[in-house]
Parts: sequence; structure tokens; C-alpha cells
Amino acid sequence: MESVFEIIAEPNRRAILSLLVSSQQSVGEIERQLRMPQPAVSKHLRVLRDAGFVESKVDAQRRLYRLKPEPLQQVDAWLAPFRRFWSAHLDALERHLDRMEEPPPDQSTSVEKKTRRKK
Amino acid sequence: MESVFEIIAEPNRRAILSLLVSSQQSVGEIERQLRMPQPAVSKHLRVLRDAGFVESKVDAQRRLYRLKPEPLQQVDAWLAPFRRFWSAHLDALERHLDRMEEPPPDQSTSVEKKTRRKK
DNA sequence: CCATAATATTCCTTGACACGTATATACACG
DNA sequence: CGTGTATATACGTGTCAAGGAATATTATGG
Repeated sequence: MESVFEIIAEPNRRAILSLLVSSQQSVGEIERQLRMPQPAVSKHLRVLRDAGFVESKVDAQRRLYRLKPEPLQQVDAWLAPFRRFWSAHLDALERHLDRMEEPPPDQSTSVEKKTRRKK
Repeated sequence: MESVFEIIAEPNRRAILSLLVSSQQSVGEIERQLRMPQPAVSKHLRVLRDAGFVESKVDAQRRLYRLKPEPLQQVDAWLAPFRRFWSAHLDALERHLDRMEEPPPDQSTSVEKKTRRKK
């Protein structure tokens, strides 16, 4: 199951991760909140654990699962160059809109003026 | 092909996206840089275009593909809660290490002292 | 020990999708 | 218009992973 991206491609696994972000949960709690058959939960948790997304600790018959940050940080790291890309584009758009701003001092009624803030 | 996460689960598609982040490219350029058979490139680009990751413009026989930001921004948005999670944890680790810092003024040789910066 | 609760694993089936190969379409230029 | 170049699509195939049902494992308390 190669990469972290394949792991989070599965919607149920993303749901589980989103649940765990607030606090640790037992298998049964996840099962109920996501209305998902128990074997499914266990199997997805197995995958998540093997990939380092979560870790479990034993509490009587229950197992409590909690998030580990590293794998999602990898995803975040992969996104970094793209973030630079799109912020550059937003800047370009800003400049473009700013140029659209003033030019036409045509004496039309100018019913509405969408005022834009300066960066 | 449901979600943006499934799209970027494919390694070759991620490679293509990473290529396009610097500048737009033709199919042939992608083909050569990634040493990937041309039909494969075209097919992945098809998927990426249908999902809104890229757009193409015609230039003679070539088609130039360039990035569109929205889908990856979705991924970024999904990561937001987790970022809060792990920065909280880093803070906790910092505090923990800081507490380890001073306490033992035992008169051992104290050969090495790993000095840590203050936040 | 036994009964029960909580979780994990196994087996099977099914569908999706990535890949290769072959072929089709589109465009340019002599 | 025919040839070459660039890109797209169609088809057949193998793989792999998710889902469901049944069962196994582990722990608890009486």
C-alpha cells in the first residue's frame, strides 16, 4: 500500500482521521459515530496504523486510537510548492483587479462600486 | 473517479502536477521529462483535466497544459484541522523539553549540554 | 473456567483502474 | 493531398484493494 496519498484516498479512512483529530477514540466509538461495520473500522485502522497515521494503546478490552502527525505532515510538505504557485496567482489577480479599478472615469451612473481593500 | 484525493493517489499524476508547477508544458515535454509512454501521459492528463487540476490550450499540433489551483486548495483545506492538531503537539513537546532542561543540578561531570533555543 | 464484550483476522467476491498495444484524430507544411 | 508529427482514444488484461459474512482472538468479571 505504498504512499500516504493512497491511504487518504479512501473516504472512510479520511473520516476516521477527522474523528481522531479532536480526541482519541475506541473502535466502538468510531463504529457508532460513522455507522460503519466493525470489521471495516478495524481493517481501516490496521491500514492507518501500519502507515503510521495512528497508534493504539490498550485499555481493558478496548483499544484507544490516536493520531500521529508525521504522515499528514508529508502531505502538507508535498503541497508546499503548489501553495507558492497559487498565492502567486492570487497576487497576480489582485494586481489585475487593481488595474481594473480606476481607469474608466466614464461618467456613467456607476450604480455600485465594489471597493477592494489594499493588500 | 470521485474525489481529489483519489486523483492525487496516482504517483504519475503527482509527478505531472509537480512538473506543471514551474510552468506550462506540452504533452511531449512531459512525456520526455518523466520517461513515460505518451498514451499514459494523455490519459493521466485527461483525468486531471476532468477533475479540474489542469486546463489545456491548443498551440498548433501541441496542447499546452497548465495548473489550476482549486482542487489542490481543497486538499489544503482538508489538512487545516490537522495542522492545528500537530502544531499544538509541537508546542507540548517544546514545553516538555523545556521542563527537562534545567531540573537536575546534579554535580556529575555534565559532559555535554544540549542547549535549546527559547521560542 | 465460563459467558460476554470488544476487537481482529480470514476468506471470498467484485469492481475499478493502470498499463500496453494498437489505432484514430488533428494539424502543419511541402 | 500526402506525409510526418503531436496527441487522443479504444480495447483487452491483470492486479489489487474494499466490502460482507463468518470466525478467531483477547480481555473482563463472576
